[in-house]
Amino acid sequence: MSKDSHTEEKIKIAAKRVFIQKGFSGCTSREIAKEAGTNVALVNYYFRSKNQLFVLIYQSVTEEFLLSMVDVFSSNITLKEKINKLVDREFEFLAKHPEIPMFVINEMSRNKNAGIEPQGILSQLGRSGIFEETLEAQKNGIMRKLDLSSIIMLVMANCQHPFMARLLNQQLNNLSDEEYSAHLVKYKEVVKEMLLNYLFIQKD
Amino acid sequence: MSKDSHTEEKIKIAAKRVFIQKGFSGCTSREIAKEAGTNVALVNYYFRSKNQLFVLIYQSVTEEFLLSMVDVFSSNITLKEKINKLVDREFEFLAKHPEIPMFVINEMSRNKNAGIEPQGILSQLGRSGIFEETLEAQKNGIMRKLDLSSIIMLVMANCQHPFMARLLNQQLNNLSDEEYSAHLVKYKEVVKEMLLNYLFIQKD
DNA sequence: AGAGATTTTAAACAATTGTTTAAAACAAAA
DNA sequence: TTTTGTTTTAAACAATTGTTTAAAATCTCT
Repeated sequence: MSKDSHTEEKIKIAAKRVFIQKGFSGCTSREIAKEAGTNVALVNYYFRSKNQLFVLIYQSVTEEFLLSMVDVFSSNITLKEKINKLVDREFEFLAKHPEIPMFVINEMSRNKNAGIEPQGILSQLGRSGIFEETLEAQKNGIMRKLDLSSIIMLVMANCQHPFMARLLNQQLNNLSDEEYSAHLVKYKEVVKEMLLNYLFIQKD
Repeated sequence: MSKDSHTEEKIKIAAKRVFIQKGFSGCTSREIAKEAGTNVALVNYYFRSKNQLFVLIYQSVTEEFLLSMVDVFSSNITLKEKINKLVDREFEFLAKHPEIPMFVINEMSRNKNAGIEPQGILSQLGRSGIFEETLEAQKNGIMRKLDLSSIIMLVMANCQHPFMARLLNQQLNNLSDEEYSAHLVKYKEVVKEMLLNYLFIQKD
């Protein structure tokens, strides 16, 4: 029992790493097996097929990715602090898992027809009350009148893109890995200042 | 002579479409051949190998992608108008070629070791004088003091991400293709307002 | 220790991959 | 028309793919 779940878990961990880095089409079952320290047959013994293993990984990663945002909305702080915290959380999450947005988006488009969709997030977002809270803040003149989808898109773009386009940005601005990581720390504050300035009405 | 370049061109066009949509690992030589209305042998007859054809496409697409930004900087308008125009151009370009950023970034990371890099862009950016113009505007108190790399990143993130993460955004906000396209038209103005408000000091 | 189940291994499978070959079809020039 | 070079086709190649098989090894439980 300890041995079996050991191997199964090793394969899952290896598959997650390899799938995220190279995508479904960019890797082979044997590569995953080797990364897990086993052979191909065991991959299919535990997960039936490359595709079934992929779906398992994809769903958990997508959920992890989306939930890392949503739970901020449920905390008991002001809307402005929520946006602030959301940016912090996103940068923190993406510093640890920088390839996840590209992975999720790539595989979403590869499976355009098939329906491996995360269902719970939209309803969870609804239940958080963020919708009503935004409308309230806009009615009170605290927040700029903007649909929630635009707000979400602004936050996601400014948080995710620096990690998604890391190589492109490094090349365009001639930055080493270390320089870019250091740059991101300051850049996060830029993003915060810009977003909060724009989204919320300053009263002086 | 008219027949040969006809077939060669058909293959190039098909390859560009297929590579951009599915990536190098996501498609086969035979798929490209079929898309071009020919057979596999002709693909290698004209381009020697799948990889050589890919490099050809990748380089031209990357150049097209990067040059679509740079040339705005050379025009004879104020810096604020340049940013404004840049956002317009980017949204226009990306509306026509929404998959190009993902393609370029994906293949950049797949070829991390190999060096298929666009050289001319950095020097062209230098020659445009945008560097000095930015410093000047910042010295004059017109523009917020921010390194050029952060400015470029802000513009790219807010322009590219809406197209790169289209499927994700649609699902998160429950929008159809048409609704999302319509949303982008208004969203562009949001991006412009936010960027210009943040980057330039308002004097009233 | 031994029966019964589970896990691991090595080998094989058919299908698909990128690439090459050799002959056919075609075009251009004499 | 015949010759020469180019383009196209169909078939084959070896390597790699996802997947399966069947035997070996290991574990579980009495």
